[in-house]
Amino acid sequence: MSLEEALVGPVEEVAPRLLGALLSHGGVALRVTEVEAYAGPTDPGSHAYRGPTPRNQVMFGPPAHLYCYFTYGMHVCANVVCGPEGTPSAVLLRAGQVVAGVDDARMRRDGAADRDLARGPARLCSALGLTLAHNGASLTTGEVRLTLADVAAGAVATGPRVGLRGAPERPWRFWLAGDPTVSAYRPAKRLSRPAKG
DNA sequence: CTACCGATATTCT
DNA sequence: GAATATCGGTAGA
Repeated sequence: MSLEEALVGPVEEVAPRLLGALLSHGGVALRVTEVEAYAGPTDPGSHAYRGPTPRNQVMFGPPAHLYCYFTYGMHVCANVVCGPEGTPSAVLLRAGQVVAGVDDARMRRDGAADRDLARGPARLCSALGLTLAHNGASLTTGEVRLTLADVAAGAVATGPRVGLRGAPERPWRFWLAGDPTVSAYRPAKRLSRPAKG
């Protein structure tokens, strides 16, 4: 089965298929250990919930491409666009275990501990060297590659997505149970404080 | 381990 | 102006 075929379907079914997959770029390869699913118009947590914008247009394109976006003023996060084309759904790559190019990853991550190299979506991009320049990049024909792998059915755990306050009840976060590279729990950001003076 | 806080661009109101 | 798919540093249990 081709990668494109594996990525077409309900995003909450596609997302766990990415666990265990190998993602490589810039001399670093990692095994995906944690993902989150984001659907289109029906999912308030998705960037595509309110329709296309310059930022999310890649989500509306063909599957097996990267959707990279800039967030919180300083971080890049990467998603795998899922199909079919025209249906905006994507899977956020939240964490991975570096399995090749560990020295390169450590350099990019300023000497972080091995298990922290890609423990979080922005850290994962940093470890791999992914930037906004990779937004829309193919995962089958370019320098960023994704190869699926089978994982035992019982190894997958699910729970609520991280960092969302709008759609907390969809348990669309998937990770490999017990893996030390899965990102730590963080509560949704507190309510805003008054403007500073 | 949990919790709080600041930095800071893009998007929406 | 306010919210946001975050992270690193610091504080406390």
